[in-house]
Amino acid sequence: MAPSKKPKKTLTDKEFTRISRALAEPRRFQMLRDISAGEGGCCACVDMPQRGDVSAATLSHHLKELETAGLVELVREGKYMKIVFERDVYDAYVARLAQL
Amino acid sequence: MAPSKKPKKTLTDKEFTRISRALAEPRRFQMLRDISAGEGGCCACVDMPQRGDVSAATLSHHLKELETAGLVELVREGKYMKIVFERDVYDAYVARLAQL
DNA sequence: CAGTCAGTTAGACGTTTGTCTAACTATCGA
DNA sequence: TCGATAGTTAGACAAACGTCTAACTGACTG
Repeated sequence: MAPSKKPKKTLTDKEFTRISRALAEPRRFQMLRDISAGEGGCCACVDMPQRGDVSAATLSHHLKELETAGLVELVREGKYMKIVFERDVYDAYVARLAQL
Repeated sequence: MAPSKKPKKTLTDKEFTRISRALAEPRRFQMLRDISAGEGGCCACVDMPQRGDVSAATLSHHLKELETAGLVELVREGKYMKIVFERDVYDAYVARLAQL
């Protein structure tokens, strides 16, 4: 079968809450915005526009938070980190919000 | 001029963040869900399904948080409180999320 | 008016969260 | 192999948050 797409139609309540919390931090939302803007996967904490504002540790922490929420996938790529936006998860979240 | 509708197309960053935070608390989101379900304006802290779970004070606090975020309007109606869901604000929020 | 019922305010308390520094791991290039 | 660069982990700390109880305000009702 085609391995192309995970449907991920529905989020559990726990996932939903995690995403809400992840998005509730302005810096994190901004990061996600930047990530989603970079087409095939944005690269590296250090290259993120926010850098300079916060320490690498903080950035790393936020990134992990986004990952835990499932909004992002972090892929080690040699020395750097590839950050992949999980649009299906995000869309599922927005869709659920829109239901209300 | 017609006083019927506030357009409220755009949210400031501050408003956006406030709403995100308001929604990030599961109890609060559930409250909003209940409120939006009750057609012409849900009535009273005490009548909310959540009652029993949390104290009146906590409920009041959450309600005010929703109000501060602009998601809800609280109208004193004699002894009771009418809670009006501000759908235009909510929709503006979701729309902004969807833009990403 | 006195009592009751709906909701708010104030203050306290423990938990979670965002941030930092410092020390660590891992990868690449000279 | 050594040093630099990218990122993580651990631990500390202050600020924000959710919750409670207790005391208050305000409105209806006997």
